[in-house]
Amino acid sequence: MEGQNISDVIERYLKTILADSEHIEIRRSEIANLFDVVPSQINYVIKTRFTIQNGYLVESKRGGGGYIRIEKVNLLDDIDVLNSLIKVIGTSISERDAVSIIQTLYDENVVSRREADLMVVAIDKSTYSISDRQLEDALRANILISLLNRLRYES
Amino acid sequence: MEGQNISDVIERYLKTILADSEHIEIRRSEIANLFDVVPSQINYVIKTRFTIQNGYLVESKRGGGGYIRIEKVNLLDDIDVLNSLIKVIGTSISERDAVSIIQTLYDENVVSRREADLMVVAIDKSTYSISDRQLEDALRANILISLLNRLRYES
DNA sequence: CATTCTTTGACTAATGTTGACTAATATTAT
DNA sequence: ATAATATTAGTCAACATTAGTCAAAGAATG
Repeated sequence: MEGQNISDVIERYLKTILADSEHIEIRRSEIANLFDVVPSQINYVIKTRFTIQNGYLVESKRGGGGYIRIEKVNLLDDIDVLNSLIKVIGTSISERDAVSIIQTLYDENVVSRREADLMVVAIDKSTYSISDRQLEDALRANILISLLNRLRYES
Repeated sequence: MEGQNISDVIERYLKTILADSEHIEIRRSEIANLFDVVPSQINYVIKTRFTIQNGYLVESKRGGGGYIRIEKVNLLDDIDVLNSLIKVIGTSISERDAVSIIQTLYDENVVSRREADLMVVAIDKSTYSISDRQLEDALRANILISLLNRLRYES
């Protein structure tokens, strides 16, 4: 049985609301109060249960009038392709390999020509101006994976 | 709902007016009174929400008959839009300002929604996993400038 | 019993609000 | 003209109000 811990309860609460509305906007402390937990527990729930892999997009703002917004997004069909490419990338990738991955995306009609061009720029060695090759490849992997993750869903 | 703080409310108020007129001329104290805030809050709103990155030009005059004038500039009328944006970016840019620039490009139909989304990902703080703020902002400037330069060429 | 998941709270970071002080410009008095 | 005064806006730092991070402690699981 799921739901024996408070994180599961909070998860269900939020997902119930999201079943009706496209998105939900909460005040962290309010939810924390509602379930009598510390505020950072809300972060834990979001981090473990509202990931992009699950089809949720989260954004937030601090300061007065701050909020956490959770949106249910429409996952696309190319997820398998993206997953396998992300696995290939790992934590480090050369510019050459990165370009060929982007080429694959273009060949598979996942991205347009122009989108592919922009992605190539974003992983280009010369734009980083980093001399350390390992750092460069690690950074490129981070950026490329983030880009691929963005392609999982629309709007 | 987004915009629970008074700064957002004032921002919306001013932008609503700017939707009709090319520019708006306000008396700082009047707006401050209207929303029951201290006058310097108006400066805060302008400084954070009506930057050139957002496509707004602000000028003011002190003394009797003083005013603050906000103008919506059409960056695309200028053939050197990209140049001026690149100049604004310089060697370092915050995530907030970078997002503003990309938003402007989208508003002005320079990039599609999807392209803008990908660009935002490419300048997102969380994709870099760098703890050094200065390095982060410098890297972001490099990447954003490269992306803008790529937009010069059509494909 | 080892491992993973959950809970907690101290500390950090981002954003917004306020007011005292400063600076610029215009108006009035001399 | 010049000086004094009034009338605007600008700056900056303190304080307020949110959310994020991280690691340690506790609980559950297999």
